[in-house]
This record gives sequence, C-alpha cells and structure tokens, in this order.
Amino acid sequence: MSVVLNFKSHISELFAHALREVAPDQVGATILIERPKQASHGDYACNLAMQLAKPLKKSPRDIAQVLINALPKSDVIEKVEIAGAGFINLFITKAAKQAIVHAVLHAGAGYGHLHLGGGRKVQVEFVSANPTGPLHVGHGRGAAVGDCLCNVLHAAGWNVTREFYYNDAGAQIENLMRSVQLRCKGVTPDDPSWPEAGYRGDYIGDVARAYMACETVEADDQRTTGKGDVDDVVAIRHFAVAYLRREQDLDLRAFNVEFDVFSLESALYSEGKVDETVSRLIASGHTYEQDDALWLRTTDFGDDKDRVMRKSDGGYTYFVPDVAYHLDKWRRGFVRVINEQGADHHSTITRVRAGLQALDVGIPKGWPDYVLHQMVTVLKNGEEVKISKRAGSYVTLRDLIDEVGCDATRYFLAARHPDSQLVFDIDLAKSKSNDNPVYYIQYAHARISTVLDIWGGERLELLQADVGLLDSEYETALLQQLIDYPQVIENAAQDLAPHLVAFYLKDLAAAFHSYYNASRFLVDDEAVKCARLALIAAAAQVMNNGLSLLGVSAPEKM
RNA sequence: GUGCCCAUAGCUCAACCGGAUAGAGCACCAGCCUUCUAAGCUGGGGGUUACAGGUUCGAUUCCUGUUGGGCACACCA
Repeated sequence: MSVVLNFKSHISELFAHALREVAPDQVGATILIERPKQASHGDYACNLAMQLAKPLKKSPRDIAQVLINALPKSDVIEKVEIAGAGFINLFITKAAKQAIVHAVLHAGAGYGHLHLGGGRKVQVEFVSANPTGPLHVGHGRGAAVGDCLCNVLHAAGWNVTREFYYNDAGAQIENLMRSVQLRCKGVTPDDPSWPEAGYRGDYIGDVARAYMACETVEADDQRTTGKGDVDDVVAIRHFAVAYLRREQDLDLRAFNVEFDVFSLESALYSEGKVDETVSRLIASGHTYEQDDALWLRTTDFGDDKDRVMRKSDGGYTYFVPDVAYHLDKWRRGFVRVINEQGADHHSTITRVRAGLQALDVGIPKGWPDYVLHQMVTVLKNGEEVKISKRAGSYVTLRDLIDEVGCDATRYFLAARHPDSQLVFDIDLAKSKSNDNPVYYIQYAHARISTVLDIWGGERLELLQADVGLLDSEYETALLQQLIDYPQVIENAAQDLAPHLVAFYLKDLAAAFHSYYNASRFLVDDEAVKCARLALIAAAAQVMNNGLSLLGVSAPEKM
C-alpha cells in the first residue's frame, strides 16, 4: 500500500476528479476538505455537494451520491457517508493512519517540512528596535513571533532571511547622544535642567561611564572605543549606538534569536539610496513643494493626507529612508517581504506602500506584507508592572528572561494571536504546575524520553514495529495528532500565525498524557511493546519538531 | 473627530478562511499513585459567541450600525 502523508490533499484530488466527471462546467468550484469536530462525522468531510446544489439545481444529497459514485478508488478510505444537509464524510482506514508512525520515524526532524514555498526567497524583518535602550517586552513579542514565523516559513519550504533594521540616524539618536553627554558631565535625570525628551534610564549612566572609561565594545563586527571626551559629539554618538547595539544583541542571543542581516538607516544615506529615492519620487511627478517643504502626494495611493518628505529645515522625515530601505529590499530580490512590527507603527504601512507605488518600479500594490502585534502588559502578583530598574519607564525583555527563563518567555509571547493584546503573567509563566502550558508540553517529551531510556533498546528496532497493533482509542487519537502536524505548519505559514503551533503542541501533549495514563508501554509482549514505543517515539519527534519552531527546548528530563 | 486592532464559560484563550452538538486550561466539585515522572489522568456543572440588523441552505466567522477596550493620527522616529 502506498503511504499517503497528506490525507487532505489526497482527498481533495479525489474530489477534483469526481467533479470533472460529474459537473465539468463546475470545475471552478473550490473543494474544501475539513476535519469535522465530531468523530462520528468521520475523519474528513467535504461540502462540495452543498456548493453545487444551486448551480446544478439538484438536492445536495443527490449530488453527494453522484459525487461519491464518481470518486476514484483509494485504499486509504474505509467508507464514505452522506450526512446532514449533504456533507460527505470520509473515514480513513486504520492501516493508513498507523502508517504515520513509520513516516515520522523515517522523516525525523524533517517531518512536517513542506514545499509550499518552493525555495522562494522571503525576507522577514522584525524587532528593528532603535539603538536607544534595552529591548522591551514589545520587542520581545516581536522577536518571539518573528523568529517563530521564520521557522514556520522555513519548514513550509521558503528560503528565509531574517533582518533587523535599525535607525541609527535622526532625532532620537541626537537625543541619545545628548543624554549620554549630560551624564558624562555629571548631570542626572532628576536635575531640573534635564531635557524633557531626554532618556532617563539607568543604562544611560552605564553608557556614559563606559565612554569616559574608554571601554571598547564590539557590535556588528566593529570595535568601538570610547574617547572619554565629553565634547566630541560624534564620538559619543558612535559609542552610544555601538554600546546599545551590543546590549540588544546580547538580549537577542539570550532569547535564542539570530539575524542574517542588519541594515542601518545611516547606510541608506551614506550610500546615496535616500537621495536616489527622492530623485525618483520627484521624477515620478507625485511630489510638490509647499511651505518650504517637499511633499509626497500619498493621497494618490490611499493615504488620508499627503506627507512631508523634506522638512523646511532640509532634513528628511522618517518615512523617506523607510521607502528607500524597502526599495532596497525589493532590489535584493525579495518578491516577498514580511514586516513584523508593533501595532503602534501601523500608520507607516500606508505611507511606505504609497511611497513604493509612487516610485513606479513595478512593486505590487500590497507589498510588503505586515504582521502587527498588539501591546503587551506585564502582570506580577496580580498587578501591572510598568517599570524596570535598568530602563526606567518600561519592562525589559531581559527582565522576563531572567525571571521566568527563555523557554517560557518565548512560549508565552508567541502563543497568542498577534492581533490580540497580550497579558504576560509572570507568576503563571514561572509556575511549575499544570496551568503552565510550557511545562505541560515539555513534561510530555521528558516522559517519553524516560520510557525510551528505561527500555534501552536501539531506535532502529522501532522501525520494524508492527504498527497494526496500535488500535486503542488513545492510540488512534495520538496517531491523528501526528497526522495533523503538517497541516498545522501549512496553516501557520499561510496565515502568518505561529501561535497555531503552540496550540497544536498542547493538543499533542494532551493526547500523549491521556495515553500515558491509560496504557503501559513497557509490557511483556515484545510486539506490542515495540509498536507502542514506536508510536511514542514518533510523538516525541513531532514534539521536538514543533518545539524547535517555537524556539523552546525539548528536555529529556525534568 | 478619523483610521487600524480587539470583544467567545467567572478568569486566560482556541475554533483549520461560511459548516454539523462552539472547544481547552485555570478556578469549583468528585475520583485515580506498592506500576514507565501525579509538573499527569478521568468524570461533573458552567455559553443568547458584547448588542441590533443584514447577506444564505447554514454566521463566532462576511457586511452595516451601536457600545466597550487598546493603538495611531507632526515639517517625531
């Protein structure tokens, strides 16, 4: 019997065939195969007959019967039923389900890898914090969601580039430099002369101390040494950015997030890309001068008002280098770009897209894609935490990692739909109890590791297992979970929704825990033992694969 | 005032792009360890999917409006 790995697409093909036969003029109909919520409705269901009822002017149940008669033979299908208003319910044979065990064990870490992306390039830009302070919780959410999204896209067959863009030019850097300079001179934020917009966190003092002590920091493949000269604003600026870039890098490393490319706003200026973009926009005819400023008519492209490009003081507004940056991405061959950002930046989307359209260089209208995550609030002892010692006005990512660990932080920040506001409950994330989903999943993995350890046999033996012995309701449920995994990857990649992986893993762990409590694995009957161990080894493999997408470890012991 | 996001069990959240009886966990109640990890499992109660309309065979899902919460609305970034 041939092994079918993706029942959904297999069944979909069967129906496509039947549709061509039964209603050749309706081949445009979308064939949707779904998993019914109720087991009595089969393993998969198709609603095609109901869709066709109107155009064919026949009752759905009649059409369903005709479709079923035209379905090609398939040895993975046990039976087909018509139910309800005209649903076609399909039942998969036990043997086909059981075969998943060997499929998983053979594929190993590759199980769940798909070819949806076809090796095409996609760039995901995320975090992109300004180098003006430690990363905060919001950046943490961006890092967790973005990194997990990259992993999911990679698993789905995309060639992923992770990119971090940092604004090392512009007003906020001047502000940073001035704040550090003041600290160098001994002025502190509680001084009345401290600028309203100045940065007040303790870390500014650290930067100042390091600069005055002529320390050397390494960041972005460069070594920068403090000059100790309080009047050299260029040196202070350079050092402060390098110092904070290094600090952010360390935070990211502690969070197990790595980037392939760092892009600098300042480079867009020094390489002439900003000027070129401005020239192109002027040439495009979408700009005009007014009040000593240069404007882009973004209203031509759906914005609610036009935007200033060049201020009356001669400087460019933020969105100009942003457009230049995205033009650069396009030219680097990224036909697909996804920007993961905090929702507080959503207003830039229209502007950037408008700017790119105005360039008229063939960039598609909706390019690039965006994933916006909503705000994070941090809770401890039932109360909102708003400050940290180091940063002052916000909770840092480092605080969370130090307090609850990398695994739990990543899990909680990635396990929610990005569109929903997130409450990060520190007490929950720290709790080593069954209300903590991270431990729940990891515990399942550790239990399997222990059982396999006690067994002590060679993994290769499991490949010989007679999986036909896996027949209980618990085993069937677990088999079904393993079968569903690739579909989860597909959905997560398509919807840019990495949280689906987190929910899936909870379900997978639940199916295993139930099985564990209901059955013994290390039984006397060699064949049964082997079959059961093969199944849980496969489950552990999928847990491993899924957890690695989340960037969460899969411990052998707990 | 305008735009974007959200609203589902007491709490935290799901629901496979419109499907069949809306699901988990926590909390509450009642059970399960001389057995491979009880950080686990089994059972129970708990819902007008914020509200009001609309679209159709069928709506938590799509459309309109209302209410409530968040975010953004600079010649800031």
